[in-house]
Amino acid sequence: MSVRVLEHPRVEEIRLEAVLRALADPARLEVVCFLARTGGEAACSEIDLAVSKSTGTHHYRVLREAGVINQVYRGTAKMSSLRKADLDALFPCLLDSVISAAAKRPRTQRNK
Amino acid sequence: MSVRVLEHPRVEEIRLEAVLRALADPARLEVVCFLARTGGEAACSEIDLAVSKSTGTHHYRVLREAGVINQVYRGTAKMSSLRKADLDALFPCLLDSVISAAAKRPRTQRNK
DNA sequence: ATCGTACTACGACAGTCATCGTAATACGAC
DNA sequence: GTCGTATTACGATGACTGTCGTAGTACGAT
Repeated sequence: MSVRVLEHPRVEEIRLEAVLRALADPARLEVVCFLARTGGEAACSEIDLAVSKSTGTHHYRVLREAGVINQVYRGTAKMSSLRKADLDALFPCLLDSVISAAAKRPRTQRNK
Repeated sequence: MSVRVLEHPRVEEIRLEAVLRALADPARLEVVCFLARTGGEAACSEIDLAVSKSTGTHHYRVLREAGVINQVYRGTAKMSSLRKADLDALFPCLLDSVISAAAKRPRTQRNK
């Protein structure tokens, strides 16, 4: 591998089903909530998921390919951030409602 | 089969991931939009999905088990309706944003 | 150039999912 | 009871998903 450019869907390519599907997983929801909380970028390694590294990579890719997050390489780190503006434009209120619902629910519901 | 009672999750058993997952399918989204549009109940046969009957049954069950719709038998018909109040209470604004997003997007995006 | 950290690619695996056809059940009308 | 409509149960199938370990690449620091 030598390509250090990550493919992202253009705004008009983002599909509602794909976004919902991407959000319908505890690990991915955790990533989204983390990014929403901190507001900016985060390296994959900052967010510790309850899964292996390779599984983590998989989840980040699903989020990116659905158009939920943006990812760029910065040195050895891969920084992720929410595509909040894009999502809000396409699906007003969706992201906020999912995030606040996820944040509010009891910890007992946080795992699959 | 002689049981004519359908199991539904109680409000407190409804889980965000399950709801998102249930909504992340074109056929099921179509059912939800139809029910939202008409406001009340509808028989399975009123909503024609682009899938076979048995697949339709499967999708209705997924929606019901996720807590998105309510189903009751009325004669030979099985009437479905949105659990809008329950969902709004749990995840404010979520359902509305999904429905309006689904309704607004171009027809070219309506199929998987 | 070597090392360590961060991340990925690949292949494997078990589990779930969407799909269907066929056969069967439930109920109302006759 | 018989018929027709509405829906389901069952089993099969192919595709996708989440999971992982191993081996590898990319990059910054030394």
